[in-house]
Amino acid sequence: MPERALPYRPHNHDVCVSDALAQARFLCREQNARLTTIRERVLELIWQSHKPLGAYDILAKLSADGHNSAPPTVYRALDFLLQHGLVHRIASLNAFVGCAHAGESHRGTFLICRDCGNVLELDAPAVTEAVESAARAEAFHPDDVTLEIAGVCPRCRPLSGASRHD
Amino acid sequence: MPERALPYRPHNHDVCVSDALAQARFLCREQNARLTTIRERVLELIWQSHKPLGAYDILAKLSADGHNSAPPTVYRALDFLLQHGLVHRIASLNAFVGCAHAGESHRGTFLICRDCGNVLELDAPAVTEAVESAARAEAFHPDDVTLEIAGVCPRCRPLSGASRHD
DNA sequence: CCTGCAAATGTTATAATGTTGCAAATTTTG
DNA sequence: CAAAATTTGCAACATTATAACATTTGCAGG
Repeated sequence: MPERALPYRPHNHDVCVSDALAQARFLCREQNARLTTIRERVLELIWQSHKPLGAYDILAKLSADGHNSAPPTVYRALDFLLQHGLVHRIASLNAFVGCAHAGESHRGTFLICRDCGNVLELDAPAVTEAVESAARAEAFHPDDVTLEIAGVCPRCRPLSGASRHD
Repeated sequence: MPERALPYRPHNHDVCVSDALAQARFLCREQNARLTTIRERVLELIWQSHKPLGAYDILAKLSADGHNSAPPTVYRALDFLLQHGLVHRIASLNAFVGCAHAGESHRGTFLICRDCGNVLELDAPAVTEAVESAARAEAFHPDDVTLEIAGVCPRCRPLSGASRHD
């Protein structure tokens, strides 16, 4: 498993995209899931940055491709990608980001920068453990955890509102 | 500070409502905030159960009161109640619940039962600590944490889908 | 009291997000 | 190849949320 770049550190982002697509193709083949043209294109669009993309943003980009689409096209592709753990939905933003840990079973924990908009998906076993332990203490059986931390990322912190880092 | 009932245990729910309203009146007086008729009514409607209520559900109930309202009325009341820490928004449901810890500064952690729909607001310092520590490890400065745990509550667990507990 | 300001509410319209249902096309399977 | 299943196209619609501007209400100072 290769090292992942931090979204808010400079990095060659093309590598993120090509890694994500390669990984997606691999996982879909493995699971006999059909990563069709549209689905792959939606995944690629989502990975074009580390900023969550709204369904209608994706729709607009598909249309810009010359592709003839309507909301259900996008939502269906997103459902597929969500089901196969290739993207995550950010409930607090009604938007979608590429999954940084596709193939590993995990619960997403997201750091969302208010300033630059980038999202970092954490792998935080201590948090997961604390959450599960708290649920257990109430005899509650969790299926699905939404954990989204909005704030300011280290790159935006010192300047805090002075400028925007895309 | 009185003990709070667990939403999914039988309890005299009128006490929840009257406690919440009394607490709200107290806090608003203290902060020179105007808990107007509409705002108080919206808070009361939200507290009518431990199930999150959508903005348009609230709107419908206001209309049923004979009250003549439109979406902005509800959203403005909700903004007020959110700002004063009297309700929480559940992002994963686009809905609102009464705050079980009004007046205490806290980050809401919610256990949401898929079956009965009730929501329990946890006070889970260990979780909060783990979340902050994980953010710190990334030099991230959190302002706002969305933590919503969907699953099955103890009352619905053993029967799991057999029946619904309202 | 009343006047004038600020806060709250009313009203209309519209934006943004997400879903349903059915038909056509494509892919898989026997 | 033909039948079945999956995917996509398409039109309409449902739900959630906000913008802009007019009107009313509550309240402080003259």
